[in-house]
Amino acid sequence: MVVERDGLDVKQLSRVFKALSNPNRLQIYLEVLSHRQSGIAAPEAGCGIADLIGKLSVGAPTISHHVKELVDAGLVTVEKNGKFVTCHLNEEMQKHLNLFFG
Amino acid sequence: MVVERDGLDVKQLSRVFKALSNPNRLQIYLEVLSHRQSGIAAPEAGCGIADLIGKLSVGAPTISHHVKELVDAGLVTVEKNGKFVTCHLNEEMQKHLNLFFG
DNA sequence: CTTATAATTTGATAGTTATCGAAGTGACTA
DNA sequence: TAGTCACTTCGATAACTATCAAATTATAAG
Repeated sequence: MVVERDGLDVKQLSRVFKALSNPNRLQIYLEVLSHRQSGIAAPEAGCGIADLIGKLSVGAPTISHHVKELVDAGLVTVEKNGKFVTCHLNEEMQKHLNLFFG
Repeated sequence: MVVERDGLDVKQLSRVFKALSNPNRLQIYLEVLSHRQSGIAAPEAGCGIADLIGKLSVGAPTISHHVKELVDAGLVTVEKNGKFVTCHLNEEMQKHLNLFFG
């Protein structure tokens, strides 16, 4: 029975997919993905929480909750700058997923 | 705002990920994936329900339920042969996912 | 026709999740 | 220091999900 693939076990992998299974959360992930920049992760390269609150039609607490889930799943990371929080893609996880599909 | 990617809209895509978000269901998908065969879909190329029941530690009704979810999400197809049911990968969806990641 | 086998459907239940409003925290600003 | 801003945590709730046992369907075999 298959229990591991491309450096991720089934449990971890299902957690990643669960994180992407909610439309609003997937949307957040896609926004973060679209802010991705090659090279080093410059502060302005990320996706701000305020942007997300503006773009999705759910309240701030829900956005906060969803971002946490994406972080817990290993898909994104957050960077705090004073009052502000910026989301970045976790490139390591991205590599795993590229291997899994493709 | 991103609402579509690689031929799948966010709603469809989230349905795919939801289907893969349960460890047992992901396991089923991986089994079907491992039975994939290049060329035409020969009957013996698929993954039988009985195999799945043997490999996972959940009952037949649950397997049946999970397979249905995978079919509804467009990830696999089923082929009936008398009493038996065989699962195949939906290559069309696979192509979409290859584009999405990768 | 009767029995056995493969899989599905039904009905129930315990557990999980998405979302909200309200309250809380930490950081900048007047 | 008082107030505001950006975000998070808490507590509640309605909706959904995974799983099971029992009943059902459909096919095959004797």
